[in-house]
Amino acid sequence: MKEQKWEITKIPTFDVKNIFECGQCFRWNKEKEDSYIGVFGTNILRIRQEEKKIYFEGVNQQDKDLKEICRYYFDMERDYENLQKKLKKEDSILEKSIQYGEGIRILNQDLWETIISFIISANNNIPRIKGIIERLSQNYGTPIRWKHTTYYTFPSPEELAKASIEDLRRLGLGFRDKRVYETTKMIIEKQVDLQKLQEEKDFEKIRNILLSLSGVGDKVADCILLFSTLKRLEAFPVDVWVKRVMNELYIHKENITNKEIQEIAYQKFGELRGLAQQYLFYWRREA
DNA sequence: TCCCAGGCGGTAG
DNA sequence: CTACCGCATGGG
Repeated sequence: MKEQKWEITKIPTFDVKNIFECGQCFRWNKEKEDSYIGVFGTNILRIRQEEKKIYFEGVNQQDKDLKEICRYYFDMERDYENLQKKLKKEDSILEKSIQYGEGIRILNQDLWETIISFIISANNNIPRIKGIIERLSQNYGTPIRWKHTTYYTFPSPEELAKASIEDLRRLGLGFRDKRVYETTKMIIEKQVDLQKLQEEKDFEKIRNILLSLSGVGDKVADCILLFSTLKRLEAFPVDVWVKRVMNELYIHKENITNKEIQEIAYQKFGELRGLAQQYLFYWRREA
């Protein structure tokens, strides 16, 4: 157990609130004003943002360099300022949503955790999704004590495999219980090998493998591609909110198919459409 | 009481 | 290929 503390001077493309509130993650919670705490991997991290400084403080369960882990997790190598410029240039309608979501960074979240989390997200709302994932972690994850509080890691495939369908139902997963159970089994038995999936380059190939998992359809597959370490900014998840905002801004029709939305997203936003999607989703849902 | 939520799987046409 | 339906649960 290694504790670390550091700070960075605020950069224009890092906003703590927008990163954690834009709907890409489920295990970060507001602690106080401008302070968030979360669990990812075997790390506990607290982040506080003041005027010109961002303070990091946390522990890693193994003896790894938390600062280095965060560099990757927060996608710090990517130049978001430049990406924003490109998006604005391609389409000016996006501008206000980019301004609203200023400082969003797309996290590199654990692939396994992202798969299960977004299977749970199906026909569900964000507060309830967070509650379910928290209960899964408390019941099947590993406890970590830090500063007089116990936190729980997201369960590994082996840990989660201990849960029966009935156990999952009792934790409130509803009809998603069977899907989580089956997908866990498929991953443990390596019908889908996450290690190999991570190394695969071909977008459609990765996507088709994800689609073979129980509970993973088009939308969930795109969320996994975008929000996990697979990190494909060309994945464009279409949920009810994105459908709504795309129709209002670009289409103006009674019945739009997801296919049409995908086509227009490609035309308007190109290879960065996944990032555009996140600004639009956040803006439409909150503002 | 009804509607909705970061949809999916199954079935029918 | 597209169109619809059932599915658990909690909040507004």
